[in-house]
Amino acid sequence: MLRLDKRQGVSAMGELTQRQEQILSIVAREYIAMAVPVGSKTIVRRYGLNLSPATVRNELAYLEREGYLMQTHASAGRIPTDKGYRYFVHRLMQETELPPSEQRMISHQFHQVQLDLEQWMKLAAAVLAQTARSASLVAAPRAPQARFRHIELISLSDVTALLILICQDGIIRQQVMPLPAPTTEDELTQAANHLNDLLGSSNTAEIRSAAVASAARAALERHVLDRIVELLEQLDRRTERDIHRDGLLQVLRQPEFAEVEKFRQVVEVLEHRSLLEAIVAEALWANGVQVIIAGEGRWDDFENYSLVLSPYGIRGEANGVVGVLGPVRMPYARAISAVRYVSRLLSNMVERMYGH
Amino acid sequence: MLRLDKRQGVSAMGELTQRQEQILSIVAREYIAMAVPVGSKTIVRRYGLNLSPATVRNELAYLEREGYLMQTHASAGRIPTDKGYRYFVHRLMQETELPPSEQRMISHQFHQVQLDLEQWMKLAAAVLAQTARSASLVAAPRAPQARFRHIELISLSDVTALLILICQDGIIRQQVMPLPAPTTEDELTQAANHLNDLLGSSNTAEIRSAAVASAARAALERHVLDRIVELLEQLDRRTERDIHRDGLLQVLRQPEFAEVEKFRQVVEVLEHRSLLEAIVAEALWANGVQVIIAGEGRWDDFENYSLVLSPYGIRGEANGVVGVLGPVRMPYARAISAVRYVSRLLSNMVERMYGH
DNA sequence: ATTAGCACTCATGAACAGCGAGTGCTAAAC
DNA sequence: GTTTAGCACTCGCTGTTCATGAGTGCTAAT
Repeated sequence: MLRLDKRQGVSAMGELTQRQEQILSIVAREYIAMAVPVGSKTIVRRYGLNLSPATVRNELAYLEREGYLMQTHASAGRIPTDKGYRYFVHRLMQETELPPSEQRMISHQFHQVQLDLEQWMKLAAAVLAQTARSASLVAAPRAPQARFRHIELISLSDVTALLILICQDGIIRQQVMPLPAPTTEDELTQAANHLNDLLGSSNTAEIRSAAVASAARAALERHVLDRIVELLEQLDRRTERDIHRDGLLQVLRQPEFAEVEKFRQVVEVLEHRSLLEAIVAEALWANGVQVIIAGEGRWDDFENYSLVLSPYGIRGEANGVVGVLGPVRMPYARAISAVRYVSRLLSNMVERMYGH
Repeated sequence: MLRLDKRQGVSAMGELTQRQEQILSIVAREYIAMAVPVGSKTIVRRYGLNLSPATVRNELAYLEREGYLMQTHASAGRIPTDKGYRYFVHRLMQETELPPSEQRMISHQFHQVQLDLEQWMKLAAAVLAQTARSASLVAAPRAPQARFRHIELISLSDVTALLILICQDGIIRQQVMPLPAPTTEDELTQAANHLNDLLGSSNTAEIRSAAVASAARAALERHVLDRIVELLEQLDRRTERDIHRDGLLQVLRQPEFAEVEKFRQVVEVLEHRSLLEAIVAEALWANGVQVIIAGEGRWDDFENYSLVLSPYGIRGEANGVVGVLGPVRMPYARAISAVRYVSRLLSNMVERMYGH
């Protein structure tokens, strides 16, 4: 459908008049808040426009022809289309920071918790769910390639030990390891010390290089080394990362999920690890907060949902993603500011942990 | 209501005749499988009883008077009451082991995964959800009191270090720690070694005892020691344990959750940490598999659900709980055998990890 | 003690009517 | 040319009625 005329108040090619923008904005905000299609009367009454409902109706009809609004049925009010939401979010909505009081509250909660990555992630998920009133997800920070930092060998019996591998990015793996021969605690400690000195902060390839391998003296050390390589490779291979989720109940409260079928879909999406991982992988490379409305045409599975995502951490060294997922009718302003704030907090945390 | 007469076939005081037991058992099994109230005709047709529907109706009426069955409405078939389920589960249902083929499959999955606690728990939750077709929960094994096993100090900068505390029961805590003064990596290693020697496998009280504290030589060591005590106390204080959940979708598939409201309740229960912790705390002391049907009158929040729980691990040293949660109309036979089998697997794992 | 027969109950689903919110269009007013 | 009052129209929602059928309890016969 073509634009029919050049009318006054149009700010640029292919756009809407100021009044149309105002009305679109009202419809979006009202519908986001109330979840009920909004009609011409509501618009003039509740927002004190100096216009008659009839005029508003004409504008609504225009916005509908242009694809910004739609009706659920012929005699209902209007609701935004995906295109309408996008116009609203990207051009009409003024981005705000979280109110200072809320910022203080959140920051306070984070400072009360010990500097433990797991706990921060859980807290971040909880805070986001609460603040944005949506489901939240927090993907753990991870280096693109695993790097050795430290191992620890603890004797369990004379033929088994607990191997603890700590990677540069803070990932810890613990594993019970059978030993090739009876071994004392001292021997274990010695082997661990030697390997720690030897391996510095190498990645898989470096460790595997013949030079390093040959320097491992005893059978025990070679055995442990094999195990380390195995673990690191496993870490490199896996595309998944730990993703913490929260706020399922928040989503369930939204009226769009009044039918079980709809709700089952959300649970399915949130439990579908590889799907989340794919979207996280993409969000990792964004600059700042990214809003994906109704899947943006590329993510079929998110057709009925919107995502607000932001990377955090140190790019290339240890970065992760935080975000929220909700229905397309989502409180974007709130969600965006919450996600931005929390991602900043987590970045600080990661920097303090690996920084300099 | 009183028992009216002594009839033939009663096996003991206050019980049902064999035929009544048979009918109760049929109703329970049929309703569990089909989720539809079962009537007299179905009973004789589908189970080939040598009786007329009218006779069965008399027995059904008797079972209803005695509180084992109920009707959803006057012209519907019967469904078991909570009392009926309890009688069925405890006295009529023969307990079976999981079929060997399924056992092999599960065991195989567990052996494919590295001996990592986290991963075993996740897998256990997934397997239970799958096998019992319910929601599952797996509470991490934990010692009743935290015991020091090992610390590790890794230099991050000259004034911050990463403190890694490993407890006797395998819990690992990592934490960024500011240092009182600039410190070299060697000094950190030395302090860690000394503390490791010093602390053996003491609990909080022992570490705190003046004798030990005074033996900490440098300011650095005292500083670290304070931090360790703090962490251990935190571990002792907390009543919660990590609880892995899975199988939300399985539950959602059950017809009892066709209304969102019902479903919202399940999510609420499953997200209500302290509630789960309370029930886990109790299940910890049970012997073998425990079945809680409709909350057993003591757990109001589980009025509409049944739980099948079993402790695992080594009592008093490191024990946890596995189980499933589903509607009262739950495939108990399947659930019980699955929970029993998985708890045995996890016990093996824990024993191998801390055993001897 | 069992069963055939029958009247009775009640959930379910379809068909239908009335209502009300909201629209589009036309013609008049600014 | 833009705005607005007026009005006919649409359609989802709610409540009512009615027929259907599964399943029961009771009584009288076996």
